[in-house]
Amino acid sequence: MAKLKLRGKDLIAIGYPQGKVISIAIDIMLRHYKRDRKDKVVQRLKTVLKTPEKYIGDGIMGKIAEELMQPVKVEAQKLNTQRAPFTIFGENEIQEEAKHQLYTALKLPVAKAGALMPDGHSGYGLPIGGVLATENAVIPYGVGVDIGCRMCLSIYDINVSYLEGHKDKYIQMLRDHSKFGGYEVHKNIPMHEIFEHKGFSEIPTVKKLKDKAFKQLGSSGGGNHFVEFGSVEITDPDNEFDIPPGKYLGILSHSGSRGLGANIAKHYTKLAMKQNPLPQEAKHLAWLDLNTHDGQEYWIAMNLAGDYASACHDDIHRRLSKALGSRPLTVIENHHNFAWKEEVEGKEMIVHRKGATPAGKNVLGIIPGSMTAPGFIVRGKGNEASLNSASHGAGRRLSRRKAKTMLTGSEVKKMLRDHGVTVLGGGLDEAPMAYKDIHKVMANQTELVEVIGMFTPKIVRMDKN
DNA sequence: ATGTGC
Repeated sequence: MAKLKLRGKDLIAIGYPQGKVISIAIDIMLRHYKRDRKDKVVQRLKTVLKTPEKYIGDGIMGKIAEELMQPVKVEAQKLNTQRAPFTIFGENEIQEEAKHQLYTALKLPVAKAGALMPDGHSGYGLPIGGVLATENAVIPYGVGVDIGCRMCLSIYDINVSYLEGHKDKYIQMLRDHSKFGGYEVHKNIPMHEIFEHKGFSEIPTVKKLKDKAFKQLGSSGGGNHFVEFGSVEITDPDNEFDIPPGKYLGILSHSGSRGLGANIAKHYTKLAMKQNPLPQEAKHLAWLDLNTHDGQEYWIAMNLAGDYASACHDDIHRRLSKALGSRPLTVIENHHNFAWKEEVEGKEMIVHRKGATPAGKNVLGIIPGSMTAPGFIVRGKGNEASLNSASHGAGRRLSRRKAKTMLTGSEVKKMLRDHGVTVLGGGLDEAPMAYKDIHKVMANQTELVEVIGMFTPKIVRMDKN
């Protein structure tokens, strides 16, 4: 009988990865099966390749299996030495660390342009307030962990004095219709078109999260998420809502895609870091090529998480509207942790905004201040240097840890009392003093947005510390 | 941000 002739190209032909596993496999097969028919040997190798985990510990095939299960070593990509063009707004108010995080991102081979908003501060990967345009690549941590996190404001034709006069009633409404960090807001599985989204049926990773998404619909998260009643003042007589200037009752909410988005972010950033390793300082900025299967999948999953975040706000506002017995005059909503396909300098790019509000020409948005400072309803000016963006809030002045050690409960209580604000839940890390002066931040972005109105919080509900 | 930990 003829001796087995097994070559590297035979293994590559059935899908073996280039590398030392090929010589190891040939060596083992020749040693143990040199009198067998080639097609039978190849079939054995195929089976091991398909399910190597079943052959771990096998006397003959174990070593091949082990080698197949070793992570493939991919050479780390180099960063460019030159930074892509960028603009920083309100530079004097931004800590160096956040700027350096942007500089690192601007050296990615896929980076084409960037910007940093005046509320910028350091984050994980791209800084908070960071905007980055890339070509045909999406960076999961350029979007952030809380995919699709957003603001939503409903404006009601209800006199704000009514809120002052019936405070307990409004407090109870927030207690009944907002849920923080929680599960099962609804007794039965909620009906919402979001659950028809193809991502839930087509992407295995997302499919596994559907039950969690059901249970968390209409809930808010922790940290800086909130649902609040407040006073809206419309100042622009030419506003697009046809609302006469004046004061109105408003409900403002801030939250994102809960466990669904967090798990999507975690899964795809892990994939990106494995497939596209980067030098240490940039490793969290690993991207997925949009022409790959995983890149396409992330794009669908990210959009689903964004729609889910929107559905959560919709659910909260709908229940509160019902409790109020009123319909909103208008609803304004914008997300600030996302990636969009947008035209930059005449070319389609992937624009990541991580804690930055879209501010294209005439695009509406909400920029909150703090519990004791107003937030602003804004209209974008379409500033190109900002990549059509603006800040997403006042930005942190104190890190969570610093706020907890430097601030005291009594001074925070006093400040809230002085401003006539009631807060349910929350901790020192969300105290007004932990945030920058929103007026200064707004002054640093007059080229980016114009103000249509303001929102002043009156009753705020947050997660229990 | 996260039923919160490589």
